[in-house]
Amino acid sequence: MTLSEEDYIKAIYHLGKGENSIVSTNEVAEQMSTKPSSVTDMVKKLSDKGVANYKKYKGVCLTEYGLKVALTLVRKHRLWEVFLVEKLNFAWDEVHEVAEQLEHIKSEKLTDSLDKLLGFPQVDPHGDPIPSKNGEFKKAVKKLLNEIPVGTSGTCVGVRDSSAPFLKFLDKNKIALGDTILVLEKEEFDGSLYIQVKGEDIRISDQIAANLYLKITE
Amino acid sequence: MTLSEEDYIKAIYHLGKGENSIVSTNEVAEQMSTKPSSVTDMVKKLSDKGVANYKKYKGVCLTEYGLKVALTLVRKHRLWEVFLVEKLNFAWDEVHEVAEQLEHIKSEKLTDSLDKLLGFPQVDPHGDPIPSKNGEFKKAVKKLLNEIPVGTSGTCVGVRDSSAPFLKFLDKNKIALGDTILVLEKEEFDGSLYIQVKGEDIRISDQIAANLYLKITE
DNA sequence: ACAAATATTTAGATTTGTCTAAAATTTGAT
DNA sequence: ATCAAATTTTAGACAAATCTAAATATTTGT
Ligand SMILES: [Mn+2]
Ligand SMILES: [Mn+2]
Ligand SMILES: [Mn+2]
Ligand SMILES: [Mn+2]
Repeated sequence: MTLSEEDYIKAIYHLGKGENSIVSTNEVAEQMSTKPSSVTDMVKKLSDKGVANYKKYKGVCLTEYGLKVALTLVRKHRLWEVFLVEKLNFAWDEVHEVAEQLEHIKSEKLTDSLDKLLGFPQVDPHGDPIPSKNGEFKKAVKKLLNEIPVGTSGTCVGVRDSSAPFLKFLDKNKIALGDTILVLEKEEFDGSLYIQVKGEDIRISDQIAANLYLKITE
Repeated sequence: MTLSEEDYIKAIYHLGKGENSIVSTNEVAEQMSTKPSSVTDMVKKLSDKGVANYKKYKGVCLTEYGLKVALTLVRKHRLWEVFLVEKLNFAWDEVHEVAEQLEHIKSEKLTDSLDKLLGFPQVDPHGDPIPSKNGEFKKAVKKLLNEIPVGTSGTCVGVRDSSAPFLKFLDKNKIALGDTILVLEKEEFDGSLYIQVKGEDIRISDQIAANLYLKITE
């Protein structure tokens, strides 16, 4: 599998939301910042290789084998992210670009040794679950902060957007994975929230709340 | 710089024996297992990019900038080799292929953090020196075992051939970097040596002796 | 149901890196 | 100094991955 093929496989996987549903040419093109025509060419090739199922004009999804490849890539990506944060003291907004390269390194022994060195972590620095060697992982039970009723509290377990600007915003506002957040008040007009984090009461916009996952603590 | 360009730069560097001497098209082709015509195409491109100096029919060498690029690649390659051995318990004959991939990862912060994590090592698992961030490194004063006079002893500091078969042979015969070796006797007929390592007297062929570097102790 | 808008594919071109076969140059043995 | 052998370059082809522009198919709104 070439680096480029691998990136397409990952894109199809992620757009399929872990359900391996059918995704459109345009969605893939958007996700990968390429043109739809390039996607058509590539998914034909992936189909020929037995990695994807592609029907002209109908869309594409991964085969069972393709799904295994995707999970291996996701596993490697997230393990490297943990490595960068835990062992090399990278900030959580600095790891994605490098992991995007490291995920393509071909060595099963390397991946598994890394897993062991890191103590078999279950989640990456953004709260996303890490597939095990045989491709299993538990889908986290988590809800977006903006969908949580007023008065409820939960533990911050992940982010939907893991772009540097968003992660930096969280750092600046002292919101980190593992923190407990209580929803104090919701503004009807713009959907903004008044929340309590580490004793402090702060206001956050709907866009922020729509990108932060909580696990409800009953 | 693409992955392919980087591998050519490294090849030219290594064939230049650290002296940055002029190397021929055929030498590069041999080293990289490609065809001379492919090398011609590539060195033209490297020349256009200001990385190499190429004169038709005369050969190629690196520019000052090209040399810097080469040293960065060598630095990354050897740091990753140390990482694999020290942190992931790879054997010294298993690291080359993986380091060949890892050396192309682009992140200065990654390289320097890795260097720090490893405690700024001076040599890789094969005894080869690791260039510092600014491209400096001491050329080891070392001699091949088959060029050392009878009666002399030295410390094993490196290997010339770092292929798996040779490294495995050394493991099997309990010869490791750091060991003291005393040359007891040299056979005129085939150049084989009788040596003392860790109290044991063993016989090794000329081919073996021609690939093991010692630093003379005294 | 059908036209307009949108999505998707095809056709043809480009870049990168490689190859084979043929031509040109250099080397080195007499 | 000559010329055959070895080396190196050129010419032309190909596969991978991408793009633009044009053609085709699907979806949507009335
Ligand atoms: Mn990637
Ligand atoms: Mn992540
Ligand atoms: Mn390499
Ligand atoms: Mn090495």
